[in-house]
Amino acid sequence: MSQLMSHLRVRFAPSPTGYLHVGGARTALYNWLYARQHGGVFILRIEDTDADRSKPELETAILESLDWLGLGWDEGPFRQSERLDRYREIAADLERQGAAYPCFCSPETLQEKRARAEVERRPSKYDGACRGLDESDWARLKAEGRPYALRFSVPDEGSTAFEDQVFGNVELANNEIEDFVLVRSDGQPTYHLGVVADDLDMRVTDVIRGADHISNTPKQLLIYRALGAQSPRFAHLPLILGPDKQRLSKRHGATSVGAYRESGILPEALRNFLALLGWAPPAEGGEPREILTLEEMVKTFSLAAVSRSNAVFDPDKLAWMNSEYLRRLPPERLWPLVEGELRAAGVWNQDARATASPDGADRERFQAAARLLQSRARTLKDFSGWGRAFFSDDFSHDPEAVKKFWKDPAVPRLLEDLGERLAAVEPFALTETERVLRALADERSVKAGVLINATRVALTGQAVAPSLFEVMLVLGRERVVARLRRAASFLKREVPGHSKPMPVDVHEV
RNA sequence: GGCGCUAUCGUCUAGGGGUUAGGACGUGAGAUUCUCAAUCUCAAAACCCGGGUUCGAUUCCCGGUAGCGCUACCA
Repeated sequence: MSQLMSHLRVRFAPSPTGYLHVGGARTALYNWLYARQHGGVFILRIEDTDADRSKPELETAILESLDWLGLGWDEGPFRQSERLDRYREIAADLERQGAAYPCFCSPETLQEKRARAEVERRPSKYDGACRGLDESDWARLKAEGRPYALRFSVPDEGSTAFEDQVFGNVELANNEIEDFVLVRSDGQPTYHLGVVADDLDMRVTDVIRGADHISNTPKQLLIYRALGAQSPRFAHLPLILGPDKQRLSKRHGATSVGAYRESGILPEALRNFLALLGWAPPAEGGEPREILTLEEMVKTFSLAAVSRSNAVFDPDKLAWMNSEYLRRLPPERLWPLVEGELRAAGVWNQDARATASPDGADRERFQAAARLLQSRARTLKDFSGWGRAFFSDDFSHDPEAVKKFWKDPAVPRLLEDLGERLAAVEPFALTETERVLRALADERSVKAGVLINATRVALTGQAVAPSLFEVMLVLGRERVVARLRRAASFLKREVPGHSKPMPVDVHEV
C-alpha cells in the first residue's frame, strides 16, 4: 500500500505570464498537501510555451511567492521551453500514425469562418477543411513551404469521459470537440500537447488544477489515448471569484500573492485562508476548527471533500485570520518581521547598514513595543502605520484625535504638570505612573479618563493605542516626558483658547 | 449561441429523507474599560424556483432559472 502510495506524483504548472495569483497559490497548496499526505513528489513546471507573453522575471517572482508560502517542490522547475524537441517528436509520432494532420488554413481564414459562424449562430468549430485533404496534398503543400499547424484529428463519434476526483463523472461528446492545434505554425507546441507530453514524461499520477481546465480535459484524454498511454487521475478545483462573483482579476484589487505579502499578510495566514476556500476539514465530533497548522491540513486534506462550487475571496476574513496568526507569532519571529516592515516603510532607514538594528536598552524597548502592538495589529503594516510613534520620534498627531481629546482647556497645563511629575517619579513603572496620573487628575478635579486620553494623543499621536501605562513603560521616561512637554508648549502657544484645535506635528514646533 | 459544471445565512462552509439546519468572517446590541483592539454574552441572517419519488424532501430524480467555465495557432 505505502509502496504504491509513494509513487504518487503531482505537479503545479504555472505560466510565467503573470504573478502568482491567489487561485494559483491555492492550486499549488492543494497539490503540495496531497503530495505530502501521500508521501509523494511535488513537481514544479513552468509552462512557457507562449513565448510572447512569458517573462523570465515573472518566473522568478512566482518561485519567490511559492517559497514565501512555504510550498517547496521536490523536482524542477522544469521549463517547457527547454523541451521543445520532445514535443515535436511526439507530434511527429501522432502525425505518422494519422492521429494528427497538417492544417494550412491561415489565421485570417479561420478568423473569418469563426466570425461568420457566430453571425449565423452556429457553433464555431473548426470545419476540418485540411483534414479532408489527402496525403499527397499535404505533402505537396508542405513541399511548397506553406506554413502549417498540426491539428489533432478528433473522432466524430462517441464521447470522452473521465472520473474527476472532485466533480465526479464528466462526459463530453466528441463531436463537440474541434480538431484542436497541437503545434503552431511557428513550431511551438500548444498547451494541450505540452501538458500531456510533460505529465507523461514526468510520470504524473494526479493532475490537480483549476476548474477552467475541466472542458479541456477530454482533449487531453484523446491525446493520451492516441499515444496508447494511460492518463493520470484528474481533480479540478473550483475557481476563486471576486466580490462581484466574477472571476478574480486585477480590477478587484490585490490578486497576487506578492501584493498580499506587501500589504503585511503573513504567509501562514494566507495559506490557511486559501486552504479553506473550497475545502473544510472533517468535523470530527467537536467544534469545527479554522485555524489549522500545516500538519493538520496534511493529515485531514482530501480531494473528495473539496467543494464543487466557486468561492468568493473575502479580504475581511483574510485580515481576521492574519490577526490571529500575528497574535500567535512567537517573539523571535515577530521581531524580524516588524523590523523588516519598519525599514520597508521608511520608519527606519532602509539601508540596514546605515542604521544598525537598535541594541542594548533600545533593543529591549523595540522588542517590548512590538509585543505590545502585536495583539491589536491586523497586518504588519499597522506597526509602521498607527504604531509608528512606538518606533520613531518622527510621527504626526492625528487631527481627529487632537480634536477629540485635546479640546478641554485644562489639557495643556495638565500635560505640562504630568510631564514634570513623571520626570521625578520613582520608579518609572506601571503602578507608579498610574498613581501619579490619577493623583494629578484628582487634584484638578478632572476625570482620569480625560487626562489619560489626552496623554495618549501626546505620546502616540493616536486616539487609539494600547493601555496608556503600558505605552509609557515601553517608550521610557525620557521620551514620555519630552513628548508631554512638547505637546504642552505647543498647545499653550498655538491654540490658546482651544477654539480651533489644529492638526499638529509636534516635532516641527 | 453551443457544450460543460455548479447552486445552504452578505461571504467561506458543515450537514443530510424526519434537525430549534451547526460553525467561522462580517454586521448589530450589551458587558468590560483609559481610547481602540481583544475577550465574553446575546441578536439578525440561508437550504434558487417548479414538478416528481416518498408517509415525509433542503437532502434523491427531472425541468427551469441564474452564475461560472470552455468554445484561440492563450494557458
